[in-house]
Amino acid sequence: MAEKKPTLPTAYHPKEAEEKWYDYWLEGGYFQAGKHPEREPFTIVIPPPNVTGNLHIGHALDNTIQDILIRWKRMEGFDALWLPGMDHAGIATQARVEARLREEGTTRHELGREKFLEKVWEWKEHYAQIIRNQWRKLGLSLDYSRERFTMDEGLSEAVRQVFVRLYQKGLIYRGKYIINWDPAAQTALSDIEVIHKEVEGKLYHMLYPLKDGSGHIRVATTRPETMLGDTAVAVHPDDERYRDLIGKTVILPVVNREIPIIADHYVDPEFGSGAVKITPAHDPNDFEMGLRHNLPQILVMDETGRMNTKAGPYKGLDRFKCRKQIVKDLQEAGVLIEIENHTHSVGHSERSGAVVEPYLSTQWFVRMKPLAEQAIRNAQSDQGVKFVPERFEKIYLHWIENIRDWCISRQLWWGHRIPAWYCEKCGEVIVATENPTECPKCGCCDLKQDEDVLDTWFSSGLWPFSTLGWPEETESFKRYYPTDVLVTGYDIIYFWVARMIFTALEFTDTKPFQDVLIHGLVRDSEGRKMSKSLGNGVDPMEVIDQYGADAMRFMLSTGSTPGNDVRFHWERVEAARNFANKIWNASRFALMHLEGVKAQDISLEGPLSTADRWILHRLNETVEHVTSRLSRYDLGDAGQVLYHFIWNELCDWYIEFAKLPLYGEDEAAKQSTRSVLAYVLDQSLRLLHPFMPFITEEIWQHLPVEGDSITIAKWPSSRAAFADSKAVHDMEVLIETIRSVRNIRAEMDVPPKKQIDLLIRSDNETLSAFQDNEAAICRLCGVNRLQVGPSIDRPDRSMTAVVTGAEIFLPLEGLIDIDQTISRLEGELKKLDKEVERVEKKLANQGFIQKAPAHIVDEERKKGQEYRDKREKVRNRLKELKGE
RNA sequence: GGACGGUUAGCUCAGUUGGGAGAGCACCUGCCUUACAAGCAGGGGGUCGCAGGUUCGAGCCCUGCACCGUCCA
Repeated sequence: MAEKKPTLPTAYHPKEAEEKWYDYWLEGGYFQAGKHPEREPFTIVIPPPNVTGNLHIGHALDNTIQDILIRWKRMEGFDALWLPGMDHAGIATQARVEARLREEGTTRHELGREKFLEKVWEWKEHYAQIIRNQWRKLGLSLDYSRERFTMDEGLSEAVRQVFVRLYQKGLIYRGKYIINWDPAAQTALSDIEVIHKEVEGKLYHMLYPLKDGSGHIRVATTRPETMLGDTAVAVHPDDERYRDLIGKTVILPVVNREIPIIADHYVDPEFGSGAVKITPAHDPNDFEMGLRHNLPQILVMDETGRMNTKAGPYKGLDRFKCRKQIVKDLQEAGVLIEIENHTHSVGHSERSGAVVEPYLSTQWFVRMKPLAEQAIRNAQSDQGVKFVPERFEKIYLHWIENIRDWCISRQLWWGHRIPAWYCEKCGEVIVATENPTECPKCGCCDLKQDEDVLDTWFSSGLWPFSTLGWPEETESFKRYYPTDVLVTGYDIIYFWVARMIFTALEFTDTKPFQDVLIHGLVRDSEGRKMSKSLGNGVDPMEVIDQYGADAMRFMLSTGSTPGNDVRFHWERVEAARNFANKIWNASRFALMHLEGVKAQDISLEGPLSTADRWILHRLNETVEHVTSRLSRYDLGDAGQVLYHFIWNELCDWYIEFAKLPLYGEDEAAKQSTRSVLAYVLDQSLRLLHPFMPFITEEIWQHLPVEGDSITIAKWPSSRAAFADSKAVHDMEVLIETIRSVRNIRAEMDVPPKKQIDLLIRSDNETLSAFQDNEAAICRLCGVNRLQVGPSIDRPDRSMTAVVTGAEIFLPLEGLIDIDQTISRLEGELKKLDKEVERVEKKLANQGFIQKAPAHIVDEERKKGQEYRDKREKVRNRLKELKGE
């Protein structure tokens, strides 16, 4: 039990509170799942951040959303598990470590595989610690006892199992195909790791001479250097222009190789000259055509993107330098006859940014069709994963419906080694979960494991179940799987979400999560994507340092709607910080008046004031509203409703009303006000806790409440006894009245401290609201003499205003400005005329009366009556004023 | 080329079965009022991108168009 102090210091210091309470939570073990086996589990697995470096503001958004959900569910009484972990991030991490090595004047090849991996593991440990510390700063309620890493022993075992089972099922194969090659990272990539960008390039038109000397055939290409690997020229079989040339031979310029002219339906006669050069080793379409026509595949580049020996005189040149050189040479030879500007799409590596080279290479692939079909069937059934917002399901489905085989081997060292071995003697391929010692075919013991590792996403695709112990049928797996909700950005739906779904369906026979909550990106204040090159990134740690974690969390979570991007504005963080401070000061006020009050002293039974009953009613509605919005993942709306309730209702009105009894002499009233204040504050803090965990704990620990921590306090529920429509009506009238008086005072330049008289003539219905709250009205309007009654006479020379159910008079001797009063009332009259006209027009419409729902019509009638009443009073006042 | 998202107050954005246009920030005026100047009180500000349609009634539903953005090919 934390020590409970009666009062708070005058200013809120986020840093101290954050450190203190995070330690307290960890010591109390509040984030550890499994302590209450009788409770229903609720599970989220964190999208594992890469161990490449620090968390960015996008992680802060993603993690805050999850923390809000998990803290809410924990308070609702679930056995809440939020499982932390990190991703080894093959290419990215290896690239970072290699860059470090370069600075140190060495390379991974000099170090050797084993030594290099030791370095990477050191790197990983270093950054894992940084990331854990950042999670702590964000206030995340993660169960650290279950932290996982994609290259843990258990997760690696899962990877092997999946690989082997897919292989045995014929869903993994090895073969020589055109893949996307990243010459900078020197590895193969999958299709989605290639970013297509529109680039202004050139289209080069060349003439290939016919061997028989009868002329030329014209071809065009954007990559002239690939001509060195051409093994044919293709035309459409029905193309009249070239019919006679099919079967003839052309001489490939520069290299002087003879290649055939072939016919293939794939060629588009409309594009360019209608004849295309075919390079089977450097273009996916040419590759397919090459297979159909048995063409040789000539690879003219090496892994670094430089021309190889097959490129003859260009050997050793970088591909782009070679392009320049070959263009020059071809021009001189008169072969290159035209260079046209041409905008086309060029693939770039998602990681290194290098231009991706379509490249013939032997790689491992996952056969996607059967897996995709399973996923599509699941999506079409009522067992499908629910996407929030829904539209992302279409995006996911479209991708999975058009999916191609997945290249999973990477020419890296950092990652899961492919569990395949090759027999040096007979060439047999052995795929196994356990390292084999001899070849099952020939018995030879000289086996060599595949050098390559798997795509990082191959292991992250197993994350929801591998982290819970799969393939073992562990207790955790049985209890917490499938998980409840996955929270992630729309940018990794294909990379990650889709892959988790189809692997889960294949290996666990169920979807990996019930719901997927998709959020957008955090952009800079101008809407640009944050990037290192622009230098417009915002470091979440800096935000926390300046404004506190609660402020940042509140800003991020309430600033967006599901699926949409959020712009980062420092002013909005500041506004959130101000909100925290508002709560802080309201709580200071409350605690000043709660000295000596204990939890058991709190009773809501006593006679309650209008304001008491009103705030309890509003609390009820707020509880319902916040809870229902959270359950729909509408965190932004939930947060804003809370903001409004706490600031504009609890602070602006309730506390102001409460000051009267709290500073007064009536002990009974004082006691009940204290109880209501303590209760409403306690409940409000609970509702706010998922959004602002630190400040709510700090304050809550000072309140007269039972319990060790707000993190495990019970989530509020609405109480039927608090429903009180009379209190709502009365309070609305009081607020309207007080505002009217303040408004007149401001308009008449009555000094704030000057006490004035006020008379209220009220209908019987509303009379009690005024009578019961005379002291409050006086206090909040600066009134020293107040008269309330059904038949109050209007004093001469007084300002007047009309409110719902009442007329108010302010005798302001010496201050009266008749003209100003008249113009104000005339403005009011104009507004009311418009309203009455609008309502009457609506009610005169037979269509509306007949077709609109009865309660809507009734409401309109009621409104119309109110407007007419009010208008009548305004008219009378004006008549009197003008008659004077 | 296909699909999706956006267009609402000066700025950033809410607006959920279609039923009297909202918030925060910014702006103007007055206040150190015994929780809070990171505050309090009062105030101004919008033909909801354009054009049609459905409906008693459209910011919301339908069609077309314009501009901005994203994804896919």
